[in-house]
Amino acid sequence: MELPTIYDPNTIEDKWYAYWLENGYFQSKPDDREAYTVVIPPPNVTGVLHMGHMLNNTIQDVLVRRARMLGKNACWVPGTDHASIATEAKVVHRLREKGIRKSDLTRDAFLGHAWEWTHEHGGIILEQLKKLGASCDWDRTRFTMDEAYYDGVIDTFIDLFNKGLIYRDVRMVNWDPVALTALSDEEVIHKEEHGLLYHVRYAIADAEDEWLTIATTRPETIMGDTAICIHPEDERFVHLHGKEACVPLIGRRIPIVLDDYVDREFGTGCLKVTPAHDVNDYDLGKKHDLETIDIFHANGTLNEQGGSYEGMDRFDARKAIHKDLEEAGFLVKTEDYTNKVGRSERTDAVIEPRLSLQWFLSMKELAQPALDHVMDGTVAFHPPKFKNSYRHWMENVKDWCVSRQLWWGHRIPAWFYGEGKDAFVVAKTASEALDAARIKSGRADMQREDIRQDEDVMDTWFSSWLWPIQVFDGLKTEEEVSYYYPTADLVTAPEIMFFWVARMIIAGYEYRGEAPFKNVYYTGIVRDKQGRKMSKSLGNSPDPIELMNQYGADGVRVGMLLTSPAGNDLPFDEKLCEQGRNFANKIWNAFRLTQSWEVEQDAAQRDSSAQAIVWMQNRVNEVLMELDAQFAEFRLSEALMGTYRLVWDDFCSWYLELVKPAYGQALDGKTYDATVELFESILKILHPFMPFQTEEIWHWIGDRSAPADALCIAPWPKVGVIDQDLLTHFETFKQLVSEVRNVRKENQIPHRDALVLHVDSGEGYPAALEAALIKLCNLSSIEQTKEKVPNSFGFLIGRSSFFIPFGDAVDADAEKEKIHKEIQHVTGFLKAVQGKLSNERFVSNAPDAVVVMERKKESDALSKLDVLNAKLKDLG
RNA sequence: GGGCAUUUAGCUCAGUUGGUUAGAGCGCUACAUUGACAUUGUAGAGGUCACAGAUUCGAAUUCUGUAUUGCCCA
Repeated sequence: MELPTIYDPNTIEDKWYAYWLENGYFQSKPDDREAYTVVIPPPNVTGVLHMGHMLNNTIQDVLVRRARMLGKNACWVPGTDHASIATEAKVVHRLREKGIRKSDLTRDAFLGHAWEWTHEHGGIILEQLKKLGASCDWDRTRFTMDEAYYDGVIDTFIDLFNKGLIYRDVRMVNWDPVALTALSDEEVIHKEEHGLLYHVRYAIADAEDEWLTIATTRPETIMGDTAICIHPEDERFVHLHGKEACVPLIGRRIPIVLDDYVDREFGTGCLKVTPAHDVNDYDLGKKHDLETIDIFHANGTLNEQGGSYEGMDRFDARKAIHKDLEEAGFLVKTEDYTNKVGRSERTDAVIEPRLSLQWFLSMKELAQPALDHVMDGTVAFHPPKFKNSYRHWMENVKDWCVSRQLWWGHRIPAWFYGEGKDAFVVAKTASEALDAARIKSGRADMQREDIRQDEDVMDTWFSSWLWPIQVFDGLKTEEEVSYYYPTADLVTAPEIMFFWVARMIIAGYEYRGEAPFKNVYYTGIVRDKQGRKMSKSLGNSPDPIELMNQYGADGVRVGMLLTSPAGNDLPFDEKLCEQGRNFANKIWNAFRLTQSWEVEQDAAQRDSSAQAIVWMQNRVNEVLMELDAQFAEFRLSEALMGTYRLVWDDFCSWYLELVKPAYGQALDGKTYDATVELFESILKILHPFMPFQTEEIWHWIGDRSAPADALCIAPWPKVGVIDQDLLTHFETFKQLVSEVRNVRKENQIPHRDALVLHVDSGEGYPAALEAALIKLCNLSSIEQTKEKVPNSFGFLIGRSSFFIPFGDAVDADAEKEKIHKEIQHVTGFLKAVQGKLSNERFVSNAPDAVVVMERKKESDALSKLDVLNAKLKDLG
């Protein structure tokens, strides 16, 4: 057997993933075991894996693999989201490249193209998840537009409508005048842009040469003005209460209304109100019962309400009106101004707030249980700080606009039979709709062609809010949902806490009567070294697939997890993957070392080996216990770091060095078996983090040819009894070894020259580890002494003194220098302690235990100083 | 503008109810290297815990204010 010195992940990762799939380890069926369910946050069906997915899914895989080893029935459900806007935009773009416009196609023809695109690109991302090792039950893969899923979404809409919670109303949407569709808030990018603030004066009606001046960034909308608003307590404008003003250029009379919404400090303190073209103005309009005048066409040109500007583009109209206002003496001044402008993510067009009829879900009542049960911890947030913003959002929850002017998605099951606002019915099929419409309208002769279905689809989130239920067909059958629901942990980004997490909790209570998951782990945002969010447009995101090719999937997994405490951003650096790869290499070489040993089954075990084994077993137990606590709190990077140090420091640097036979010598069978056993425990602990490599070594280290022997389904190690004293002694032992190494190094005594160590042992001296000490320090003997040994290097650890007699050459000055330095350190320490102890208020107020501790510190330091001073004297 | 966070070593972060002269990983520096591993080993340096007050015998930790950076909402 030839094992390469460098671990090469590429040759083995695909092999093991195929093996896992072939043996169905990731498949889950309901049984007697406790279920551990995770539903994947479904990525966009046509998306490709980016670093955010890499992080998110690595975390899920770690949790799922650990649960599987803990004996739970682990079920990780994968799937994709139809992502209505993003996908439709991509399809429209592709059609345009072929010279086809969406408006030239029928709905069915367009959907044909969309499905074609979905089948072509859909699922790429799922294949990529396999590369990182994701242990999903692939037989359960779901898509939000699958027939059964689609059905459930439609049923939900109808159900909520029948409950009186869905209604139709006018609302201001983010309108993209280029794409001719409404956009959701998250598709609008707000950026600061330079513009002008126009100060325009309006004449007061029925008064002579009396004016008020407003400040606006959008003079082109003055044709839509239907009021002026001032602050009710603004003393500058008391005389205007109850009056009217005239719109410049056209002279139309509008009321002056009072509202404390107005910011008195901003501009002139007077606000023009254009209810049709600004969200805040719209609210003011509703509040004060103002007229709404829409002056734009859908494409952003002015309509017949725009008077002489009719047909002009909104930005041309702005210039024209600027000129006209100036010429007519209405423009007081302009000033440079920077404000936030919303632009469409897709077309970069400036968003126009626009009024339109939309479908809404009434939220207040639905949200209550979802709010209560997060606040009382039924659903636990990790980290809990996110509860604050969750509460804030839920307490002020607004009705949810669930319609989108798109074709790709779940079509709204509403059917119109006339022009009136209420001339519609909600029904699953055309024939049901026709029946209902005949009744509602009283027109028994109504025909199929007299009704037409709403063209719009639902917001994507209106399907994904059912995800934890619908992946188990839970709206229709109890068969699986009653076993797997509620799921255990949800791992997602805080950005979608409102869009998705909150709404899933709402749907969970509405349709299952309980929350969809017990824990929500919020990951951070992956950023580059400069702290910028990774994005395609910036081109600062490495391709996870390439990273995995370079560093191995295990290496990248470790790299990502090393620096990602829950809820904190993750400043990504390729160096981290390098660290992960180096770790994998370290493990590989530890394995190679054990394989290189010649084992003599019946040889006597060295005392040092026996000591090392007991200690290492205790360390493993200690880490296992820590891991339980860390996983319970989702402190994954700490869990990984603890494991990392267990392997690198404890196992490789201390344990293996202690048991390693001298060159050319054999190892006894007892130690070898114990080492293999320890190695196997370590592989189990590592497996959730580094599944591929651990599975590989697991199969080398023992005969695991039967499918039932795979590591990924091996039982998690049980925590044994922990001997705390032993662990403490070993820490002292480590210090001791370190001191001896220092003496060797500072005096250039090579390791091969054996030394004699004299010990004046005190409390805490690790006598039981002497054999280990002899081995690691290459001592010829350890001599007990009660006096200081002349002509020797010395050091103190705890209450024990150690001496190593000089050899031939000694640098007395260097030794003195070292002792001086230590005396300085101890004196400083003593001063601080004595300062406390001489403070009467400390002695009388502090708890006894603390005072006793301080006294002990004092006496330790004093005796240490005695020894050091004596040594100094000794050196002359 | 409102709300919520953040600030500890060069970098990324721990630091549980106040009680060792504040820890880890990476990086850095020096030295080492025929026998697992240079994707390595041994050792070392490095911090006024953002700032200013307050409470306390005692504050990185609690309180107040200021600054900083970031997120969410408007």
